[in-house]
Amino acid sequence: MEKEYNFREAESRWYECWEDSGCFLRSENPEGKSYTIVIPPPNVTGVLHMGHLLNNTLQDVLIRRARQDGYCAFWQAGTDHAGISLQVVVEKKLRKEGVDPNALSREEFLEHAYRWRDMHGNIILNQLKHLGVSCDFSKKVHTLDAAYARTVLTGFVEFFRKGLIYRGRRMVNWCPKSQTALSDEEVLMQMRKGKLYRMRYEIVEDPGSFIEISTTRPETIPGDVAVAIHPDDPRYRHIIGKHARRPFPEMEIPIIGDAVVLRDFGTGALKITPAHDSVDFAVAQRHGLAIIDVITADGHMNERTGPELCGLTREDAREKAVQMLQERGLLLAAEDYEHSVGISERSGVPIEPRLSEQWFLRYPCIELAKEAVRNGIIQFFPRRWEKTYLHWLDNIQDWCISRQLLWGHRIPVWYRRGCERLNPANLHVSVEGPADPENWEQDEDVLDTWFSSAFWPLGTLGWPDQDAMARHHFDFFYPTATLVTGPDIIFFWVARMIIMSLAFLKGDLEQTVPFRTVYFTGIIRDAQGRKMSKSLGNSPEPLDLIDTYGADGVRFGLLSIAPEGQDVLFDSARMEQGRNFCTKLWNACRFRFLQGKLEKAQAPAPEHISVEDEAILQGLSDLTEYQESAFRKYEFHSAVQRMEKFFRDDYCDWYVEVCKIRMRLDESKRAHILNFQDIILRHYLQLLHPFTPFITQELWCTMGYDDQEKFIQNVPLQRAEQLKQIANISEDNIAIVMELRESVAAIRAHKSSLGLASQTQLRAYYHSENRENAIKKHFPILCSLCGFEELIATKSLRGRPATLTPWGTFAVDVPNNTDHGQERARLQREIETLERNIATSEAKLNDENFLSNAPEKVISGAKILLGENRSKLIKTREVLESLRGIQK
RNA sequence: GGGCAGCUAGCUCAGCGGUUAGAGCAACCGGUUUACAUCCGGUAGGUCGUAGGUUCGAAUCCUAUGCUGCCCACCA
Repeated sequence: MEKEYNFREAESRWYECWEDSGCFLRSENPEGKSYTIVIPPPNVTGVLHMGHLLNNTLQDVLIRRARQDGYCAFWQAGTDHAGISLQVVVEKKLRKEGVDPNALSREEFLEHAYRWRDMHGNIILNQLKHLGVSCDFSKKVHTLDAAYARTVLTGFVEFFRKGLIYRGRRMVNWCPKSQTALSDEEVLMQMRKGKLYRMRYEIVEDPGSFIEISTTRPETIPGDVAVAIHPDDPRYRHIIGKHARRPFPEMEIPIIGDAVVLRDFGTGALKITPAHDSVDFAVAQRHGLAIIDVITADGHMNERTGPELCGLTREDAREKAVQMLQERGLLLAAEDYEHSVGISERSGVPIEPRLSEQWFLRYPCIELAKEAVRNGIIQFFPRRWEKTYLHWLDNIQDWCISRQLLWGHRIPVWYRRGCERLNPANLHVSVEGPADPENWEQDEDVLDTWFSSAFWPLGTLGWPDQDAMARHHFDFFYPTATLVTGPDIIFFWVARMIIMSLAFLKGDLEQTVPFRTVYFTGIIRDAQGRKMSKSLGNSPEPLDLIDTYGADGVRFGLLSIAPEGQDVLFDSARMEQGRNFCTKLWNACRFRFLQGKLEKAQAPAPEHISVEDEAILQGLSDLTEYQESAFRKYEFHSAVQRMEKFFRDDYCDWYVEVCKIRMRLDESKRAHILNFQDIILRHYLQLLHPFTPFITQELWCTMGYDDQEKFIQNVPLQRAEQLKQIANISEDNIAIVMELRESVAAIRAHKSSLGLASQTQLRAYYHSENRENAIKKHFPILCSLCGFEELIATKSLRGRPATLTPWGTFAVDVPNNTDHGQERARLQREIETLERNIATSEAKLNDENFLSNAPEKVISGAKILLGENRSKLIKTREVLESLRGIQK
């Protein structure tokens, strides 16, 4: 066994071996129970970032543990075609090469896009492999695969046939940069600084009198078709029905009354621009007003705006319009104003509400989708996201699913060539397309990428093709067990997957939901709590981290700082801690390894089991039980911390140290002692395996625990109850070990406060009232761990610096010139604390109210404590008193 | 405007009605008995955001309130 663990070498070696041996392939034992996870398909345009690291570590932890627990585990791999982002990437690349993407035909552009995808599409999955992810890559699905595309198109066609998908000319969120419609979810509301302009329009019927209007968008004046005021507003009521003079292009527009107008905002009068504002659009519909579109698809003013504005960008037009108002004496004020503006999530520019012809989905199964979560058929961790989810469903609007892009699933709708598209008789909707394609032309648009991802758990398992579903064992692997994702896509993805699945599968909710549990991770932030972003440059390179700390170290570190659903403040010190822990594990195993070869693992005979063995077994069993509950509650962060604490404090620093002494004392017990160490280590490696798969696999083999099964992930994990069967654990013995540990700790602290290292060899004295036997029995261990070259029982410890332990008072023989100042101060503090606590207890026990109201258990607990503290106080005073006789 | 989190040791967090509020990191003191200095032993450090209330008892429950972050929302 090497002195140092070479994680780089071991990790690449084992990953290759796992893949070659088919370790990650789903198993299909029809007798078994399934445990399925679908990977949130990373964008083919994406590069590995910290979020992927956390997300995929968690999934890997779950799936590996599921294998250990005997499930037929299946982790579906795949990638997303990434709609708009891929198109942007390819367009950029083409421009760089001097090709104008707009000059290309659809087919030419798609050819470039497919080529780009084929070259770069698997990069991110390959990067993930460095983390140790155990997905079944042989079943990899890409959202544009032919089979998956059939899933998506079938969904569309079915919805269309049910009348849930319809085409309509409606107000949509238009992104002038990427020139496509967006769903409401793709629009981010951001506070932007701007100006609120107050201006006045002359009232046509009353020349010389004006109505004052507030607006943030004077450039849309040419699109105004009315001025609206609240019908009950006494200031304006009388002018309803009259007309205002729109300044440019000059036109008389009606003054109307509508209750949407807020009387106390601005001037209480609202200009109505139906083509560029959804509220205004609704007003126009109600009042039968014309709609004047004044902004082009790419965000410029069109010819209807008049010669001064036509051709300007929205931003330039605003300035120009303000100037024009000023020139006409119509601008009254321009106040600084901060208001929220819709921003395109992808391109970062303000979206333009725009009237256009789009495809919409009227969401089905909304009530069912709510019920599934409300009734716990789908469980959210942390639970609080339920509210967010339900609130969204309560306020859900139809989904604009068409995108004016080339890259994606083309909408499976054909129009009869040369005929009126609006006439339903001229429509063909099907997955295969019309039988006489020469007479038809297909809709130009593609589907929103999220529309296709919504089918992920269905499509990856072959739905709706019966043969494919049989091949993929749909009935066995569906529903999936756990979805691990971020709460930022709860609407984009999680809710929509639920809706699609419920809409298309028949049966009980338990069978039709896409997953039984959703675990929402937090967002990884930098040490200052800022989001990680390219522009800030605060995001570490994941592959560098893996190279520095090892995949195991990174995984362990990430898990230890990722509490359930809370944001994670990234700190590379944690990765370092993870790596150090792996080193510690290596060294501890190496120590065992150097003691001699593993004998065939055997059940230990009762007479060979020491109290320390019992105690460590109890600790391991407790740890196992804790892990079981941590996995149920998705509390990996404390699970990992407990794993480390047990190993360092209980196993290495206590148990192994005791074992060393025991082996030194009695060479004949050596084999039994080592055998027990193997029992502990073997189980511990298994318990740790989901978190740090590489090093545990490596040690599994190195230590020779692979005699039955080479791959640790396939070895059934014993439960806490089974572990306890190994030895007859007595509570008394556990208590003795506890006392021994506490005594050693107290003596070491005592020595330390005398300025002595814990291993400095000294003569020591003790006085014990009722633990003589225990001390005698553990004499060598006690002496060795405390650094006593001699330990002498005595009646009086007077004149020697002493300390209290559960086993009695211990005094060390120190040189005459030892400084006891520190020790005296320590004892003094101890006495003060005890006095304070005794006073508190006494007050409590003298309180009638406490005695009559508190439960018996609490009262007796308080009495016991008081008694203990009183006797401790007496002894501590004695110890301090004994020091008074000493000079220094 | 509505909602959801968080506020506990210098930092990151645990504890969510019952003894004297814990851990890791950082700090400080001390340590090479051959598994490990990527380590070991020890020490110090907190009126639990603020103010009220309920209770024998509150970090924990209730009511206000202050910051911090996030989500939703058609005030132009």
